[in-house]
Amino acid sequence: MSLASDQARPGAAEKPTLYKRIRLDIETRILTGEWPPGHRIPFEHQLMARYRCSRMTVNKALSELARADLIERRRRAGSFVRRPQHLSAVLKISDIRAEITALGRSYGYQLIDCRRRTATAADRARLGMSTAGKVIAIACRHSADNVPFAVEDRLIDLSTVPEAATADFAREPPGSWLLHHVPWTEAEHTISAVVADDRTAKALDIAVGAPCLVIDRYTWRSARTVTAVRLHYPGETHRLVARFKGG
Amino acid sequence: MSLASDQARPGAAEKPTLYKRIRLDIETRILTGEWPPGHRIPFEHQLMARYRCSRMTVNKALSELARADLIERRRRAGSFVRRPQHLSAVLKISDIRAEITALGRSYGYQLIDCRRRTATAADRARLGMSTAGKVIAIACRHSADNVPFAVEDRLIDLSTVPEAATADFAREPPGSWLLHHVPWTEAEHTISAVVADDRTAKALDIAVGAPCLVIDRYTWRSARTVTAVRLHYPGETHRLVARFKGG
DNA sequence: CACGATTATATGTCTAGACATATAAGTCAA
DNA sequence: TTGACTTATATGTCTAGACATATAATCGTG
Repeated sequence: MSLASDQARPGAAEKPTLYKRIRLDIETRILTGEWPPGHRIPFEHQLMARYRCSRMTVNKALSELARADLIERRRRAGSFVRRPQHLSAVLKISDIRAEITALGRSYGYQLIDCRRRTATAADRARLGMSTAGKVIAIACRHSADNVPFAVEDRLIDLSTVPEAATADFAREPPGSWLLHHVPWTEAEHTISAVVADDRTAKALDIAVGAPCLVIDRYTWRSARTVTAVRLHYPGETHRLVARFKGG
Repeated sequence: MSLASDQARPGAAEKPTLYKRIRLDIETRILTGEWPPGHRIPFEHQLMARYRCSRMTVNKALSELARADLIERRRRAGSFVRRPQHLSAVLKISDIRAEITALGRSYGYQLIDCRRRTATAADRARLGMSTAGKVIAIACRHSADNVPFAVEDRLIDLSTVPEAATADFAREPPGSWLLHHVPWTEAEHTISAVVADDRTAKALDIAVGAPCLVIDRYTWRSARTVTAVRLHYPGETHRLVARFKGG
């Protein structure tokens, strides 16, 4: 949840509602260090008096701050500024097509290979399938302004996503198709670095031995694996950026 | 904000409060796909009737779902399930010492170089300093079970953090010191991949040309840069893992 | 002094109302 | 048909109460 981002336009200067003002006041005091970690925030009834409002209004402001982990609330004891959180960033790993077009570059897509098959032992291991079943294996490439941007190596579990059998992955990238057709409940990313092997180097048009950023993503839908994908990015030109706020 | 994580222990089976039950009910329907993106959620007064409670209770549940971007609320129109978000992960990039000890490995730290100097042009560019000033430049290494884990190359702006002048970075890693002494309000991470140069290879005890994961982190405190740090991890052994839930 | 029982209190949740406000939908005139 | 005006309605915020509950602080006892 991103706090302090309710105001759409800074110039508007419209009066925020009272509970938002209370929340922002407290948030500001915490972020500037005026109220350091451990500091006890005024009790609800004190804030009621200060802002001349009912307890529910104060409570709403404090509840949201607590939900954002900026403060900790303890019955009978009061509300306290939390210690600075573990650095944690909201790393936005968007759909690649969206990412490229958002950069104002032209998106290109080439399907390298797409085959439907009964899951091999390796496929089953990768997808965590307990039983036999069909999968789709896809290799494809994304490019921005006709420059290779990433190569993708994906497996889709058809027993979880039978609709994928009818999708045309020559036209639409599998990531985009899945994003729009399959609700997902959980995912895991693993980011690592490797040097390009022969096949990857050729697909990305870089030298063998050049660094690559690798993202492995597994996506589940209520305990069933939807898809496993590995993306190679040319490491010297691509960057993952995570911007965030913290306490 | 992570939803659906209020229950501490599944075995406890204590009755959740009503608004949490409402929130969970709706969240479940969305995540299972029973209510697909675009679906209109029952109006507040309908939910009032279904759960036999007041509007404020329903409103609290829906407000939290809206704040978590699972639903979108529009006056007069109702509340709607939002399209699956762009994948976005909470990437926890902890303090390295905490990270290593959390893995149950022994943490080691070696200060390679630490010097205080008037900011050079390069320093000023890296920290975004507009005026002259003093900085601390630190090079150090973190290890886990006596195996090199990461090398760190850091710059601290002393005009933003004068207290850092008195810290003993031979004893305490600068990341840990800063985390505990300086409140920060914003940061930016950039993740990329490179191949190890001579100096990095030596420090990490890997081969020149081996892949490295690089994390650049800039930390600000209300528009003033606190510190800029670059971390090199051996790319084939280190992994950044981001696990998350989505809609 | 140590430890258990009691009490006071701040938060957690909830109610049954209220008015404000944005806007979808309907109405009517050009 | 189109545009401007009106209206109905769902959400947004707020109030002044209520009881529940966890727990810090106090008190009493051995």
